[in-house]
Amino acid sequence: MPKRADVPLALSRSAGLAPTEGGRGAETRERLLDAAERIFAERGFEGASMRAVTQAAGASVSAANYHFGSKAALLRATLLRRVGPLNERRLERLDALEENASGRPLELETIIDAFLRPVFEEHAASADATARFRQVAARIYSDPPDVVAAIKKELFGPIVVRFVGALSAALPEKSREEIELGFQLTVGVMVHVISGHLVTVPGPEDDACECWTSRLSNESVLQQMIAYVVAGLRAEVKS
Amino acid sequence: MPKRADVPLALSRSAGLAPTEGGRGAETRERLLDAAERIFAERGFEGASMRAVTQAAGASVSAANYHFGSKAALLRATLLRRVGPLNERRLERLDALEENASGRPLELETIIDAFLRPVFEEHAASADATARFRQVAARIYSDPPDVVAAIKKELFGPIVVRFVGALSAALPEKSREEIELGFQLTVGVMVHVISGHLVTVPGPEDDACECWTSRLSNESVLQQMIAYVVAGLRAEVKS
DNA sequence: GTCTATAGTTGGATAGAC
DNA sequence: GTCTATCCAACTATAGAC
Repeated sequence: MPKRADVPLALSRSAGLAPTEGGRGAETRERLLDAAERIFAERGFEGASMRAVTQAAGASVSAANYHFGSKAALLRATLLRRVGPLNERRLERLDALEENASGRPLELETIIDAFLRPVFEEHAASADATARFRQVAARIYSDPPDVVAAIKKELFGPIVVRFVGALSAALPEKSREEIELGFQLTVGVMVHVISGHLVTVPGPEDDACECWTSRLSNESVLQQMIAYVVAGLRAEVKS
Repeated sequence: MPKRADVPLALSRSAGLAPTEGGRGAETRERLLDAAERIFAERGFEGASMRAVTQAAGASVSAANYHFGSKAALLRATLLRRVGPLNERRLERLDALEENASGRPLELETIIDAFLRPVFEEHAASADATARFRQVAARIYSDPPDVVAAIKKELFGPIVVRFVGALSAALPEKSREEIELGFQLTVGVMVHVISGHLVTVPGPEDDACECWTSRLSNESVLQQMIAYVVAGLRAEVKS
């Protein structure tokens, strides 16, 4: 009789990977991950129920627990599927930049581009799916619970180290503390945009237009974000 | 037998105000709001339970439902208690600025200061209490559920209109779309900072130092935020 | 691998005594 | 106004058939 709060990150298998790699079960597993992505995005971790997820996936609760072992592990797998490749691309870009520069400090714009662009590029597979993933990711940034804190640290820790280091080198006149705070603010910008839950800007005359994101191309939003963030990082605090 | 999802914002009384204004019940009501602030901050809306809240307040679930009528209404009251004064201060400052300027466009720094400073000033009452309120507020920014969306719109709609207008006047060369996106990014910066759930920046040699917020004074964080945001809003997107 | 069935908790909300 | 007691729906997780 294990209580709920006692098993924060129990995984069904050793490393949270699929028990079946290529079998027929892999298909159900994938459907479960897709559904989980959607439900977690819509309702958050606590708000989502295994029943809702499995029902949306056309599977049973037991199937989900067979594949993942627990609700927390399902969230972890859901994030891992996307964050892994995403962070790889970020690091690839940063590595390539540093190789090209051969010792010289990098252009700030290019560092930020390497950090932000992969998030907006994911479109390759399915626009909807990646929008949902972004919402889940955004949520875990602001979800404090223990479960989520551990996952967050695991997934984003290494990225943070690398990029803070690169920013430090590109802005040598700034103190470590200024760099770190600046990076935090930059993450804030990114999280809020990908969350998709933007502040409603009521029109001057009439109704609220919630989703202006749809009116702007990804590329133009990204360009403005980069300009905003780069200027912000460069800004001097007035004496 | 009302179902849970059917009563998104049912309030016990007409406008969510206390049924007792000065009686002995007001004290319990206040204790409940304090406890709710803490529990909602720690676990989010879905993660918090009425039982946890009322237990922390030393009251019964029935008492909470007597005073507020539902969990959603309790959240609303919790936010309203702080957001009301907060937004009043924001508008007072903006009004004062506009009066002083008598027609001339405002300095961008002063607009942003009027928007951000009240959030960091709340300290007056209790540092802990206001830190917790900030977390609750930050959460509702990224909590999509219906309940929260309605509250968000109600509380922050008017503020958004006023400040976007002021920014437009201060940055006449920018299009409305640029202003709105810039404002969204600014909100992202604010939300992420007040959420307190910042990205962990592991030290170069050793362990993670989660809460650098405690190492920096509020005023210095605020100053750097203002510099960052102002520079970001001014930034030109490179052709 | 996937299901049905169920165990064992916990959830929000209400009834009615005081 | 506040409590105890209670209702019943929903939850996570597991057992065991297939």
